[in-house]
Amino acid sequence: MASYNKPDQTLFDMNAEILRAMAHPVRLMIMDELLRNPKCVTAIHEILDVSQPNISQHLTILRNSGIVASDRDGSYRCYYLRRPGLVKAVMETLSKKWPEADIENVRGNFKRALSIRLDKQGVVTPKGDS
Amino acid sequence: MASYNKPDQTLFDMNAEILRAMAHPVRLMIMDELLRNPKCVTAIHEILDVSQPNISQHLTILRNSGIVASDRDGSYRCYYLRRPGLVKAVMETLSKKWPEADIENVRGNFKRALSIRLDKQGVVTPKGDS
DNA sequence: ATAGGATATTCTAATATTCGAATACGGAAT
DNA sequence: ATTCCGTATTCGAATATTAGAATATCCTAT
Repeated sequence: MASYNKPDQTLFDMNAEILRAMAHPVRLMIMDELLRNPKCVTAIHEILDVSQPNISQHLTILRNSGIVASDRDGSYRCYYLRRPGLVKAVMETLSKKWPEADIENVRGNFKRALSIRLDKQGVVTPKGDS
Repeated sequence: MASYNKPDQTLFDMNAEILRAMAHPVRLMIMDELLRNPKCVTAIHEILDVSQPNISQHLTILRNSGIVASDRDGSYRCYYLRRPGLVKAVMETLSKKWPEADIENVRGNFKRALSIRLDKQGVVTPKGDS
């Protein structure tokens, strides 16, 4: 039961939790479908080639992490994205072609990175102390 | 050994793989640090409160999924983000405050979702066929 | 070659994820 | 009440992830 706004969690923990909930091909497919419009379980089950119980399990994971919510519609239960903007942004970000880092530029930063590391433990006291 | 451009993988599989690699608080912290500048393992180890072997393991995961790469710098090995833009975008997307879906609007789409589902299996033939 | 620091690997135990199978639940209509 | 349909839960086995401990490797300087 991981809700998505535990107040005492670090930002990294919370974000990791959301990412983990998203990090499955079937769940990505479900989110992709829900991005178009809300759907009941059977509709999702028919569109994707995944068993109904399995769909239900994945929906539970998405629900527990706050990504989807559901509402009754007669005898159906319709699922929808709670924050469609977030899901859309993540999926578009992933699909976008991102340029590789400029190796030369990166290499130029190595010394700085290294000095930062050395700064942290001081430059002196190579072995014996005092 | 999952490289990040297997040609016969679906987009969902590939994206899920990247998300899974990112979906850990320590790895998010590592990426956050590398976003500032490249760093060697020891620097990361000192900044985060995580054992060196564990840092190394997480770096291996990030490397295998194509998120980071490394280069020697003397006896150090400096890690850097291969596509900093991707990492930055994902992290900013996660941290942003996204509005909740408008429930009323969503509810209005339920019928459409349902009719789409019904369209798929036809309206006739309730039980016996032909 | 030896030593020492930086990084990687291996092993292991604990824990978590995944999925199929079977089943249970819940509402609507007969 | 029973049946049917849509959905959820439970169980179990296979597999994967995680982190610590111990150890190995690699580079550099002596």
